[in-house]
Amino acid sequence: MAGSSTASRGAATGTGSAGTGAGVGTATGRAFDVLKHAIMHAELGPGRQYLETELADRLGLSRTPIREACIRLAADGLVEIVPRRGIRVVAVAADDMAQIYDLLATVEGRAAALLAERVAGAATGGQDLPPELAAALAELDATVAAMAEALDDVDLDRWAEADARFHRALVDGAGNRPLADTANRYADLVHRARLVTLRIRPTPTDSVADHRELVAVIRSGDGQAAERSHVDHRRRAAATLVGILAAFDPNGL
Amino acid sequence: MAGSSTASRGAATGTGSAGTGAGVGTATGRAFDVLKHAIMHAELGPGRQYLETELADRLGLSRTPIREACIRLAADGLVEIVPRRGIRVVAVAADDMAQIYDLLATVEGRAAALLAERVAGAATGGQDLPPELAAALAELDATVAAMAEALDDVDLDRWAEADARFHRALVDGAGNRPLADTANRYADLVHRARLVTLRIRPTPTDSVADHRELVAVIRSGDGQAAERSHVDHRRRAAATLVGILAAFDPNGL
DNA sequence: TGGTCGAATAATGTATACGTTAGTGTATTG
DNA sequence: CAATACACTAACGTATACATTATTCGACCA
Repeated sequence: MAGSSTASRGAATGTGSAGTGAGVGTATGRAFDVLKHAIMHAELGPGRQYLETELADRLGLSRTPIREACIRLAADGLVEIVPRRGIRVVAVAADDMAQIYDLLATVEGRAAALLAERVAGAATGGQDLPPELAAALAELDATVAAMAEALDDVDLDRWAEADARFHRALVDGAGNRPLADTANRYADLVHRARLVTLRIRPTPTDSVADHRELVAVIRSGDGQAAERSHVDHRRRAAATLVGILAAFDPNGL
Repeated sequence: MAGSSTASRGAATGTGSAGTGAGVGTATGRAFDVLKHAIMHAELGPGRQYLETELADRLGLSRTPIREACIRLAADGLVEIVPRRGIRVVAVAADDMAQIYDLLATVEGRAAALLAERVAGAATGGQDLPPELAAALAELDATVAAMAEALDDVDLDRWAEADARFHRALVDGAGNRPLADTANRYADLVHRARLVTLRIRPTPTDSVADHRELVAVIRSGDGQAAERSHVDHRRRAAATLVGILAAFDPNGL
């Protein structure tokens, strides 16, 4: 998602959607970060419910910052606030993840197209790309390299991190903030799902090739091709992932 | 956007994204609705800033529900909370609207494809469509008819309302909640922008034909065609709209 | 005369207190 | 024995009080 802490930043604020962003000094911000982290690492079980007082005690805060943090978490779709039953950590079913994957494929596909078009547009004019664009492409290269390296080391966590960075670089590079916000909003849920799929289908070996190819197509400036390429890959991968998730936990993640 | 009131519902809650939804009984919910309405109707000027106390006094409430409502408004991107300066109503520049239009074209295009595929899938199996699908198609028909009728009466407001209903029916009918939430999240900003464009380019006469055609293609079950059709129309319309917006207010809406 | 340091001010962030209400458990009755 | 009604508990929603801190205004110094 977008905002990070200060109980301030809206979905469309900030560079895109930092993980820990600014405003860390405030209790609401800390509560948000801590709770989110806990949800991500399944320290707060999916489907479980926690009373405001309970969370407040656990974090050593009063209910106020807890409430505010939870409103933001709810806006990000991570929890649901049920008036008398407490804060419920949303359980994401395999079906939900399938829908999210579909949306992300679409959105990221458009991002790829936009990025490619920006590259093409810049290439037409002068010789050298604007620094912003060059940086985006460099980041894509770097993350692909990191993914390959992590796979060599059989370090799945590092691979996952690099993959996440790749996708963020992609959507941030498109130059469309709402689009980036949308993609990043669901990145957390995807990350949580990856915790499961990662261990079961260990080596997404061809994904490196896919990513590398996408970067090449983007560089070529062919927006349509970039979009097709990415959407195809993502949808294919999604089918596999959803299958794994459904098998792993029919109840929801 | 999604949520509606209770200070509870997250982005992914509720039927899709009601305007006034449930939980109206709570002060936070009322504050949210009132403030949102005020923002939409430009009673709270874009770019203007309002202190929490100010808004609290204006609504006859304490700061608490105001804060909570504002956090939700911020999550929806309608306001920005600046620590010492107050609640700033976001000013949407023409560029921003261009980006939003682009995102919406993409997302709604996918929705059209999904809906068409659902129709195709249902047609293959039995004879009659599932009631949910039939209702969605009926709603699309109804809204197109309403648009045409409103245009005949030269009632722009009614046309705008019907158009909004059409797009909601479209994304809600795709059967992908995150996708619908994403589209609906930006519907408000689009609506606000329409207030401007509507008066300047009075009769979007061919838009009715566009919409009607889209529904026909969806009925035919051709997902790819539906997506192409919708994306084309939206992107074309977006160019016009953005031009108008830029001319109307270079500072932002 | 301009700039910087400092103190007053005011708005926020957080805690807490209070009223309302929903949920629960028990007792009573059919 | 089951169902319903009532009372009790406790969690939430809201208001308010307090502490913290940024901002602003003014005075003093260079």
